[in-house]
Amino acid sequence: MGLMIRKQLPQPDRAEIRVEAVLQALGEPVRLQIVRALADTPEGIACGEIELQVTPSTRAHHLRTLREAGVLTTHTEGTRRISSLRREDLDALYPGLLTGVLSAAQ
Amino acid sequence: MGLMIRKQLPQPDRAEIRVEAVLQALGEPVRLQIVRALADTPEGIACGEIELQVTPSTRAHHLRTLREAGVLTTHTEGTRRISSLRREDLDALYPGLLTGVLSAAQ
DNA sequence: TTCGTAGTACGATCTTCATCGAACTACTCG
DNA sequence: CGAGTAGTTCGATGAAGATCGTACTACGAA
Repeated sequence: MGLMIRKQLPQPDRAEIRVEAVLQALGEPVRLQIVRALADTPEGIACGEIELQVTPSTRAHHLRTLREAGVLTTHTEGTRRISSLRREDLDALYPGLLTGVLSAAQ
Repeated sequence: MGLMIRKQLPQPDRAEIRVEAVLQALGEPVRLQIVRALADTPEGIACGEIELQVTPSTRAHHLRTLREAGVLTTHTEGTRRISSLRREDLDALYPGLLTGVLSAAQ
């Protein structure tokens, strides 16, 4: 077992986040499912552990979309990539949005 | 001047509104612009009076999308169609969502 | 009824994007 | 090192959708 290197994947600064991109990212069923899963696990979750009906490459595509929109942050932990919601940033930018979305009946 | 007939255009019941449809509807720049305009005029506004850089037919397309998603309601007033935000329904379903979206810097 | 206005519906076009398989990178373990 | 695992990237494909012009409907005014 070696030293665990944690590296954060590129993502927009809080000031660069655009509401259109966030809404568009959240408006896709698979991505909304990912967001809901992340909301349930504040400590973060590995890509492959989220239950989804899509292939790994589609998974990666959606995670990238969410990351580039500023919805989630991802860091590496060995070979795994742990993602978690950018709740603080989103709440600061759009207070109530995330709560409202997550309160929706599934 | 004859009798003014007010007829409401078909729209989903509150229980039929799906959050994915709402988010997807809000995630398009022109439609978000429409929603912002509606938020500024609670009494409702006619389609043609919203300042947009698109043709009438594109306007109609976006208004239909927003109506079918449950974001706005439209009724006729003579030849004009007045639209307004379904704020009560949206606040009840997703408390905070609309506020959060509208609080975003433009 | 005829004209003008507000807005919609339809069909076409062009772009965006969700999806996948295959090839690839990065890391861990033995 | 080599094998295995986690995940990404690339290119292709097919579907969804944003846009427009044209033709149409509905209503009001003269």
